[in-house]
Amino acid sequence: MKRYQKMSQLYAPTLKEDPAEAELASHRLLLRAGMIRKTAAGLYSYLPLAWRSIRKIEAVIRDEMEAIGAQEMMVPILTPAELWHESGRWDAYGPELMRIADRHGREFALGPTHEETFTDLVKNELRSYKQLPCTLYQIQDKFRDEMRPRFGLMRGREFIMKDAYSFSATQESLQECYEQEKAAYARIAERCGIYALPVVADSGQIGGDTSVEFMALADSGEAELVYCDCGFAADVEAAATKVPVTEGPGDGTLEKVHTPGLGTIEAVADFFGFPENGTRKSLALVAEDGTSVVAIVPGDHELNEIKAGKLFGAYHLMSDEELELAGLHKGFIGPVGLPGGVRLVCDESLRESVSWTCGANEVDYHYTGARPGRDFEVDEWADLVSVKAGDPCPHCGAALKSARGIEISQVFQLGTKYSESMGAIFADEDGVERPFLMGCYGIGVSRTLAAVVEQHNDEHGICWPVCVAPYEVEVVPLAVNDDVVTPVAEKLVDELSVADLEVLLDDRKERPGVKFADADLIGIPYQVILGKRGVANGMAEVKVRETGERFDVPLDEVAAWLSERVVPARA
RNA sequence: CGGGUUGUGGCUCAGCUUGGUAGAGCGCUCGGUUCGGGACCGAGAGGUCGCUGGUUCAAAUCCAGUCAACCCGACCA
Repeated sequence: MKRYQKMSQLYAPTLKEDPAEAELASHRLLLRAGMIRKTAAGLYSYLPLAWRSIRKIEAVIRDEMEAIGAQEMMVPILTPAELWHESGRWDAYGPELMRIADRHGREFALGPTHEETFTDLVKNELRSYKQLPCTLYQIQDKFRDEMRPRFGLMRGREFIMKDAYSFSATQESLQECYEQEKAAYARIAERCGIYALPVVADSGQIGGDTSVEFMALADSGEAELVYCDCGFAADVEAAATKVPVTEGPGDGTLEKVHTPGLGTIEAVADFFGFPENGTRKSLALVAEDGTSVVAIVPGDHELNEIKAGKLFGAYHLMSDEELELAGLHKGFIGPVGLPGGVRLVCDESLRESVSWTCGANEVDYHYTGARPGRDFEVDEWADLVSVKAGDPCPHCGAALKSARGIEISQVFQLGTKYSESMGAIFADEDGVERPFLMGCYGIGVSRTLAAVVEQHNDEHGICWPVCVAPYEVEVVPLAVNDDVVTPVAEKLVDELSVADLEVLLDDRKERPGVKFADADLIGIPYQVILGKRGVANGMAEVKVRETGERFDVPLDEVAAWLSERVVPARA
């Protein structure tokens, strides 16, 4: 079928200058390329080019879902409050849940996710283990009343999400569904041209792999993570970690050492000629409930604010006045001889360590050889420390690298959390009624689009990978209404569309510079440039957007030349 | 919700301190010259200066309130 889009009629208003509101590459470039427009804070309209890319991402998702037997369907965006009351999330979800009332005063929520809806749906229809497992999914707009929408498509109040829910009879079956989705998610990211790492999202108390987030690596990402070539990756904020520690100087007996003016880890380590890792960093803070706490971590690591927050609530580090009041001395705080009423919480990493170098709770003095249980009592051992680049990988021991990432998708084993509270049960082989074992699996579709742009752009604009590009080829005749070039361009776009390539034709009466600039900005992967000289010699110039490579190709070979490259690159 | 900043043609911004009735560049329209990396000349169109109130003979400008947006932080199944 002969089909192509003329740029003169394309609704893609490009901008020459960066919009003031956008900082992130994806936000800036999607706006500039005329692909999205802001309707209100956190609410974006997808213009034709962006929508084509969105549909391609969705096509990849559908293909992978079909491959694992998940079934697409659709539930209402508007969800009745009763469902949320049943699961307890009407209150638990908090202000992020967008609520609305109808004319009768009945309450509803705009779905931020649909565990309740799907669970409620299947609980009357899936009655037997013979019908399980069953995985259902939809692709739909989701709503979250973000406290602070930002970064364009990255964090919106309305966004496109694919959400899937699996219902299983047994843990083994749930595990299988989960693994299948996880594998599909890895393929989806890859097929969309995204370099993403699966990150264990909650390796916490339960242990094991019950939730994984896929992080698209990007400096602009909101999440900080560490990863290793062996495949291990962890969110710095969430990862439970133990870091290696070394023992301090001395023979293990407690010794008080005069350390005048040495109030920093660096100075103390220097003084003893020991690595910072051999010292212990003591931080005094006030927990949300008003308790004074001294938290101790290895000297070369930082207290993780997220973990500390979970432990101490809305805590703060003690001010100078508070330190004085508590009888503590900045720079010389330590576990030995703490004033009464101060709780001592130490990082798990230090549990086996028997010779601490730490503050002596006396100005200008430190202890060496301090030993927990002998010289002081620890009130609580807890995971407090932030993992950092260079720490050994818990799997293979190699040095971890750090990076930032965009969370594009997440898979989660829910177990019976929703099925139990909502009474979603089935009959097992023995006729015993059991709650479903559920999994849920989400992909931020619009965020994925932004992530692609974050990973594929340069100073001139976007460089779409073929698989999600709005069009595959842009034909750029440098002269229009030209006796020679125009007929050649028209013939060429016909050939390309017959060859089943997706073609954009820049038929605008613009100067070459304008066309080149827009072509690079919009970022169609292949540009076919038709200049007078080239055409006169029967040649076209093909430019590969991402690499900048240019090829002179005979006009009658262009379609074949492009098909050869484009078709295999399709997702 | 705290901190910071900003609202002036479609876009980027100047003007505000020191009130006198609105400007530039880009974009758009028309005519002409150009034509392989965001051209040039000429002629145009387009703005209740976020909103409300106040001060004043007079407010984009000063004052008060309010709304919105952006950035940092807190929050984030």
